[in-house]
Amino acid sequence: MKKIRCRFAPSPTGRMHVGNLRSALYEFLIAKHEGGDFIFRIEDTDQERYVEGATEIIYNTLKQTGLVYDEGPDKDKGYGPYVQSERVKAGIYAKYAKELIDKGEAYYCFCDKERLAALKTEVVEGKEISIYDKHCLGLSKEEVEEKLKSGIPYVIRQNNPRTGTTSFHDELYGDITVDNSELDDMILIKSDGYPTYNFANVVDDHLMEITHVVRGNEYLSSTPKYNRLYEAFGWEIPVYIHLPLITDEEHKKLSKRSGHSSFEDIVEQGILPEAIVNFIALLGWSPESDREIFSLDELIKEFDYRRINKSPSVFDMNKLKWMNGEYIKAMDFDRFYEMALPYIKEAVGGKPLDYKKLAEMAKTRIEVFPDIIPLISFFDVLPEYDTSMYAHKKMKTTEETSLEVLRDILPILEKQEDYSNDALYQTLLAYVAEKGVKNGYVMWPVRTAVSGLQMTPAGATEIMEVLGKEESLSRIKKGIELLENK
RNA sequence: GGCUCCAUGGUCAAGCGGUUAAGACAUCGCCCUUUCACGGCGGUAACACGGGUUCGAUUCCCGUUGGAGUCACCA
Repeated sequence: MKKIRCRFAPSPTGRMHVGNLRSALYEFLIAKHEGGDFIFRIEDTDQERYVEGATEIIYNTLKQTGLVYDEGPDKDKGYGPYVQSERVKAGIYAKYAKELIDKGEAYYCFCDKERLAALKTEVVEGKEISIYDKHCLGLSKEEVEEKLKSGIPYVIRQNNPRTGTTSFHDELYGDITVDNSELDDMILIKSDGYPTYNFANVVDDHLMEITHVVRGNEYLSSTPKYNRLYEAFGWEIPVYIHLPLITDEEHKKLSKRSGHSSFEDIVEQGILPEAIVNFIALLGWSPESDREIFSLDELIKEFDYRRINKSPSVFDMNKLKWMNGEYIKAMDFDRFYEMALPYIKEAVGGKPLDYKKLAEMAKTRIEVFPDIIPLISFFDVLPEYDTSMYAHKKMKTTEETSLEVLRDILPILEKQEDYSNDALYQTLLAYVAEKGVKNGYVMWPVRTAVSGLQMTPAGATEIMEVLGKEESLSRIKKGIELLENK
């Protein structure tokens, strides 16, 4: 059997869209699952949309996600160049376009914008719809020669039949047939001499011997036109695998305004690359088991493209965050500490506290790194709080009992020298035993006083340990004061 | 609007003629707990509708409805 070759062919227009990243991931997995090759090609044929630095973003994203390519612009295995603008310079597309013209499968078109605009017949949802009328196909050889000679701008169009049907087979969607009347004479070569995606993609996929064309569902309706290109050249048609769309909460194609449409957006929200990979692998695909956490290597082992779903899936940030939390919990502490440190420092305003302890507290309680900030910033500044917080039904505390406890405990804590968690805990427990009450009856008011919060990432004594004696006592005194003056 | 695709809980998603219709996120309750979180246990919640085919349809076929994609000198 022939070795599988899949390509990822993004165009450098900005950040890496998650739909795109998922295509890359699936292409990678399909190839690697069968021991095939993953090829990286850059489709920069639109000079208008080219964004400076976008190529670097793509390289970076592939690197961060671990999608290592076997061939690419910097790894030529004999199929290069792997950048389409360089292939334009090499005259590759012009040559093949000429071949189609000679075969009568394509033709020069000299129609200008005005004539094309006049063709637009219908306006649906703000979109103008037109189908080219093959006007220039009627030009005689001499007329074409003359126009070319006089330098009139032209494009090269595919010559599609208007009758009959065209079919293609997709591994997931099965056989799809469309009327040829639906097939527009799409432009192959633009007036600037660059090929369109429609043409360059087919030519390069063939030249690079791509066996499986994996791409988003949005290409489903134009695939018949691509197939006609393969047929016109007499080239072998690749295996098609069209992927279901990823949508936003509104079930629309994921767009910038969702706030999490690109890999970079999501990383900025404090999500780990490996969690993103894991999550999008499961968007539209499921393994045989009901396992959900997978490393990239494990995905390679498990990935059977026949298990890809056909229906679109909503990108659920909620679940991604949960998954990220799982990755954080499973993470090696040192790595977590390193990644969390900037957030910890920001949270406590750079105050010299025990950052390691704070990191420990945060590790099992956050889903994304920025969660750290609201979680521990009370260590820096005691929040304003209402004394009603001292009353807790389950702890059987009221504002009165809390005041009493805090007054009792203050002198004891003032005498205490050892402010380690264990020592403090023992001290408070002794008081609990002496009073014959439940732990919470004492812990609750103390924790409230030193944190000013309903919930904290640590217990009363752990908080005091981090705060230190002076700050702890000051906060307890403040609590007593608030309760006395209410 | 034409064409194409899709249709299991709020979301991801298993199922591929006979099941008490898995599992996960979210949500709710209980337990654990020095509050919260983690963890454990449990609950609520789904086969869009109508026709066929079949002894039997979530599963196969047709239609309806709904949703999406596409209709560029963008990819």
